[in-house]
Amino acid sequence: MLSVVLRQTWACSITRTPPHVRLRLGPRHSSTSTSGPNYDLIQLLTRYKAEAEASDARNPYKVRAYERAIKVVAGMDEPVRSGGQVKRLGGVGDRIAKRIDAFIANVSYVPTNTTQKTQRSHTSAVADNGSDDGKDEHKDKGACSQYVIHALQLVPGIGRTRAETLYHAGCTSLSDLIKPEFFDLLTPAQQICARFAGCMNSTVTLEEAESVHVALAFLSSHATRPDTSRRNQPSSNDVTLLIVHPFEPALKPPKDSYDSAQKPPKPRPTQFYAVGDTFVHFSQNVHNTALFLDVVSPLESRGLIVANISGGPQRWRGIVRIPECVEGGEWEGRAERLSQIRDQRGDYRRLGIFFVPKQCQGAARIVLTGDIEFLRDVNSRAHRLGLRFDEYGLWKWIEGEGKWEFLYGESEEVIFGELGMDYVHPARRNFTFLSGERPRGRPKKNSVDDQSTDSACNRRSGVDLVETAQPGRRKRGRPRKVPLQE
DNA sequence: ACGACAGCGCATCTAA
DNA sequence: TTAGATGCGC
DNA sequence: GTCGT
Repeated sequence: MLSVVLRQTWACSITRTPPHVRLRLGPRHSSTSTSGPNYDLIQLLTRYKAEAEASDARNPYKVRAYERAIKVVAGMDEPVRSGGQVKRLGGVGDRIAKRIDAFIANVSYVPTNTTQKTQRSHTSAVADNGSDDGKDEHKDKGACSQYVIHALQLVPGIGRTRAETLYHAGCTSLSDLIKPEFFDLLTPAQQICARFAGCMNSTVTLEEAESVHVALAFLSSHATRPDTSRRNQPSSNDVTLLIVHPFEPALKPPKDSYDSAQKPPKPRPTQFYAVGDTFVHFSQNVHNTALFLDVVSPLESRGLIVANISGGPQRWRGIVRIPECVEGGEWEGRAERLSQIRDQRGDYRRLGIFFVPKQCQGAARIVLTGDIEFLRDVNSRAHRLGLRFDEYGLWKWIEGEGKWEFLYGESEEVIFGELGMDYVHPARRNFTFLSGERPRGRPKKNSVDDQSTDSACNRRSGVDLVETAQPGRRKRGRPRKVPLQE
């Protein structure tokens, strides 16, 4: 079974775009962040968030706190009247509530906590066009560095660390990346992405993902069956494929020990993985995985995959060229694709392929389609039930033997059910889906109503999602290597 | 007041 | 060589 | 920054 998963990445975060090129985030079903009743406040919080990100002693949780606050505010359908009002919704605490009050009172906020901060000049914090005057003067350099560092991180595989390294080495733009002095600072995987950065820096559309999906449908002839299910995430940087394979490898239990005991020190054991049904150390045979032989390699020879970024037994990453239609509505043929690739023409995207065993497909879908807030919630529910949830499924801690026992991972519905949740439609598993309804902040102390709201919606959407329910027959045994005919 | 805030795959480095 | 540790990205 | 202990 093969499905295309469009994953939400943080590319949608407002602050990743410098103000002067800020784009709308695309259609929303009700007014919120970009035009809603609290637009200005959200802008302000967004600035605070950017500030927190830029801070040298960066605290990621602080950034997250602002994200939460933004989310909560964006979810409100009337103008915020006080910080306390927001605070009551959960996820927002004293500090941000005070900032909101200051915003409403139209005065500059003075952090209670002694330290730092160039005070905002006395111009109103509202400044609806968002220029923060005085600050910019001496923060100019910082702002610029942040801009560059953000931009560099748009290249998949380049994270904050490498972006900063590059910046400090003097790299000031994406196009600089291919200059030898900077190119050499990249890992091989990053170099590949950098090479394609020019033709893959826009977001993936559903159509593109669909093209890839269609083009890959031939795989159904052996290893997989096509599955048109697709998560309709609004935007993403990657195309992600999930392929359900017929093997039944021994699953690796969660590595950390006992559950609720709150101090599970967790050294990471070395990496072993299953080839067929035997475990080998990761450093051998990386190209002998079924994933590589049966999926990646064929796709390469057919002019779809054009480069490898990383590869293992359960995940592969690389670059795919989006297949195109020629006139007449036909897909371009293999020869055409190969020649396009030779000339570096066409659109390229990073592609991730996840190769998951059948009994884990539901869990894998949840992990691949949920945004981190959603997954955090799922995880904490599992934890409260004395369970563990990961990409394989649900695990139960066996006290006597001191290990995790695999419970179940095949169907999303059942997993949600076990966790006491109603089915959550994939489209609702990400935080861009936050307008309209109620705020979806971190589950509050006892957010009973949160749940009920969810159930109401999900009952509706759950119905048409039979897709995961039809197992269908699949081929048995190890798929043959590259038997494809076009 | 203080610690947690997720956890893991793959690449690469280090040491035996 | 390779088991184990660490870095990095997600 | 926020939350729970």
